[in-house]
Amino acid sequence: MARAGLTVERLTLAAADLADEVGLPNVTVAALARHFGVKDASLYFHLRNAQDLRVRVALLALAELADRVADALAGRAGKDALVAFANAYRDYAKQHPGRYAAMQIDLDPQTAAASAGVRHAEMTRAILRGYRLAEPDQTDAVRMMHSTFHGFVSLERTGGFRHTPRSADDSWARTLDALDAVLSNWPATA
Amino acid sequence: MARAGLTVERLTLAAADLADEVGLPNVTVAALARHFGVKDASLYFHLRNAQDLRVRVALLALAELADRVADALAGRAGKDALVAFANAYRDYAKQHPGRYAAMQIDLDPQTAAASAGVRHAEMTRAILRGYRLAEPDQTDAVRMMHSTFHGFVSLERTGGFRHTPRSADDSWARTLDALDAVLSNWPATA
DNA sequence: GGTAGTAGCCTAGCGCTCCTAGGCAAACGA
DNA sequence: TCGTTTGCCTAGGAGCGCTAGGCTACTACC
Repeated sequence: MARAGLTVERLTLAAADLADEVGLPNVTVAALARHFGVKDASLYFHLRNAQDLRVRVALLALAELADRVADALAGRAGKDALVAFANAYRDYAKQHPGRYAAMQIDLDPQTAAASAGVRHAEMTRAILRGYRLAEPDQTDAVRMMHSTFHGFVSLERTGGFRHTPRSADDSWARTLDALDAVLSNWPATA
Repeated sequence: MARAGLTVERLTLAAADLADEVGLPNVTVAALARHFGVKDASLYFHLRNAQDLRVRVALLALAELADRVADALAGRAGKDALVAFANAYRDYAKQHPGRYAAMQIDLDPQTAAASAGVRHAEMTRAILRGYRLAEPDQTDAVRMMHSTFHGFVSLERTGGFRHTPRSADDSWARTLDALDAVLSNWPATA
């Protein structure tokens, strides 16, 4: 009986691709086993359980996106950097909906701390250095930025913008203009 | 054999409550049947399938939230209305995480058109009247607003703000300040 | 008030999922 | 060459979604 040569890495990658194709909830241990031509029980030699698999996909996605964002940010600053970050984020989410969905899994604190999420946080703050915001405004701005990106991408994906003819690309560009404007002119505390 | 007196309305309401308790993915036909002390097959007399159940929860949640937002907006305008809308939205999401998750289901166009989502859109545009934005800026602003709210609430719920000590409430208040500022001073098209 | 029709719930059963226990064979190091 | 480990197997239990078909409580109508 020839061995399939399974590894956690190959399983995670295949699961991520499968998630992009059929959606994260349809990434089952059984489907993944079928893809490799083995029995589902065999995968439990490499994975703790189905949730473990999804968390691994999330960590893979976080790392991939962090790499893309890092590339996009190279040599840029100010609004230029903001737009590059935002587009890298949105493009990744569009190209990899399953991976993106996995990224929204609530990781336990120590897993999160060891993930590429830390790099995301650093890069986000790096962008804000161009806008010269002091704490706690900087943290608030990071959260608003992330909220806007994630919210826009999520709503776009679940069809929230379909009711109006205006193109999502155009609204995205203007939203980034608005975000740049408010970061440049952050309101004073009331 | 006494009848349980099931109706689609009772099932939907119980499913919504169950979703808030144990999370939307754990709202199964079987669990709902147990709650009413009947067999799971019996529910298929009232429901087409499991997805149908979740869509009904989504429609219920949209209607409930629209009612709350309408109450919150009564007699308010400008930033006052913006903050009232935002807080009604966030409070609902916090009190009803399962219902809120259901709201993110991608409804088919005609279901969406017949849902309370239409009222949401109207109320959002009503708020923006206070900021005097012409099309297509108004649509872009609606989308940015909704993105910010949804993004913030989602990230807060999946633990995205846990890594920094700054309280989410404070960031929320400042994010609304920023949103009000940028709506009041919407950037001109480049 | 009897009865036909329908509404409401049932049992039985299939296929899928996740996961455990225990077995056997291929690959590898001594 | 011969254990030992690694990798995949079979078998099986429990939960879930859903269908087919049956029985019973209620309702409406004559």
